[in-house]
Amino acid sequence: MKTYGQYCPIAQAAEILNQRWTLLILRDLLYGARRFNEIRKFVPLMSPTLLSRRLRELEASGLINRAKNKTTGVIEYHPTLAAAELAPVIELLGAWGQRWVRNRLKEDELDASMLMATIHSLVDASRFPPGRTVVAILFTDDPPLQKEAWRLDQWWLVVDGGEVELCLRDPGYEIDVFVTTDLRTFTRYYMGDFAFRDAARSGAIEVIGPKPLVDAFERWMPRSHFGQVPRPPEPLDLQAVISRSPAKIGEYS
Amino acid sequence: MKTYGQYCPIAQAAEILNQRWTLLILRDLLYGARRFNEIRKFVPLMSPTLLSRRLRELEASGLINRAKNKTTGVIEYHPTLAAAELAPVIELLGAWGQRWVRNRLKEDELDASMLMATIHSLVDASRFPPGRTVVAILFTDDPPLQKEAWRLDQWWLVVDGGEVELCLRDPGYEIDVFVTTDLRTFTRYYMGDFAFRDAARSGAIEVIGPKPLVDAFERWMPRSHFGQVPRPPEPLDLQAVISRSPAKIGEYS
DNA sequence: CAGTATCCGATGCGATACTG
DNA sequence: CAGTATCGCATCGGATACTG
Repeated sequence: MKTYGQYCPIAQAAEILNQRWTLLILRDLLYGARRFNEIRKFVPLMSPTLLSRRLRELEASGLINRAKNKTTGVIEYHPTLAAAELAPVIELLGAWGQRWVRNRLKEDELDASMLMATIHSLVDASRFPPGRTVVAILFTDDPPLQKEAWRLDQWWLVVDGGEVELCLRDPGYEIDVFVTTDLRTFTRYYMGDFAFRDAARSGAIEVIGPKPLVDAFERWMPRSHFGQVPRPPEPLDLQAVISRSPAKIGEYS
Repeated sequence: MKTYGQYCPIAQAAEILNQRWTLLILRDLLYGARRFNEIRKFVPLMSPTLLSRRLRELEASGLINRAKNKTTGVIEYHPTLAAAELAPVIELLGAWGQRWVRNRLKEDELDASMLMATIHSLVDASRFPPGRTVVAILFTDDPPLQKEAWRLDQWWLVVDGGEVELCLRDPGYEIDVFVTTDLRTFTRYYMGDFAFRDAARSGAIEVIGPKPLVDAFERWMPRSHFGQVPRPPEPLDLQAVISRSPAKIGEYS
């Protein structure tokens, strides 16, 4: 890795953060990921070798601490205060990307697995009624979504006792809510590019189930928090973005 | 350039900005650079081929516009509104680098030419008395600073009629202010790591000349504006950093 | 589960020279 | 001044397989 040979702190920061995948690893740590394979879930296209190397580099740069959990004996990576202070930068960067980067949602880049994994990680069990709730999601794309032998057009979200599970095979429970849509629509819903009300009215999304759950769809079916970022030419409220930063300074070592 | 294959706007933004040199080019544009060779001065280690390519990429991404100046006929690169909105992000990134990146000022990375070029670009002629002012800077490093046949231990700043010139050879004018120091000290002064008062008291910097100019040294001898960023553990005032962003939205196309 | 070892191919990027 | 053309190497990182 060559340096920029500059004193400028912007250049110095960039030398660390411009490394491929590094910013995404930090994002995941700041969103709460702690373990190796936990991080991997959010950077599935990254090889484990490289993730391992990046983690060591980040440790050397003072951005994370590697430690064995005293109780579980498991190895965990903890962001340091230096990393925590990157949270507003990363958040602002994401808001900028949401506003200005236009190459999103090219058809051939839609990816049901990635989308569902993201949604799974964001589901808030406390927004569901007590007991078990099963949500079935059916993608109507034609040709049907699949990857090799796997069909990717049927998914089940099982919310039970504060736990959330994502399944590709029918878990066998009675289904409470049926969601029928296509991948593009659902991705746009997630990204904040398509309001649920509009999508439902046009028939692009169909949700069937108990009225309270259907009515509250947007409350429990997660969306990217960047969906709230106004698109140009509306002005961006910097303070609002920053104060939404996920990392709470104080939990860090 | 491979993508990250993610919807996350952070990843999308990173795909553009993580490109080597790209962030520094944007920094220079947001600081006011407009012409090819003007930008080059701030990224001297970058090959012109690569700069050319990056500029085209930035144009394709909608971050800059390339246009021929109607009056001068010269080609200029103008940041767009999208680029202008990156200013707070870049500024925050720089503040973070100033606070947390510790590999600065390694002896073998000190570079008189880079430092003097930066200072030259930051000198504000309006802070000098009317007429011509000549500042001589003498580096006392041992062995003497030099690069190949060039000696880099004597510099002249000539401020005259709103223009500022930097010379490596005696311009022949009468010298108003003599600054004697060593490269490490002067770099630390520039970076905000060494207050002028302390440096002068310890003898690390000696300034000789008319009392008004000597007393006002810190007012006319530029320093990195990141020098004001508090070091940890003092808390960082995000709003102060952001509101200091160089780019004024509105000048952009 | 949490990584390492090894290999190898693409390509990013630097160096140099050249041009309207 | 404002770039382009060409070359070639280093290295980054992806793929695959393996391990305590």
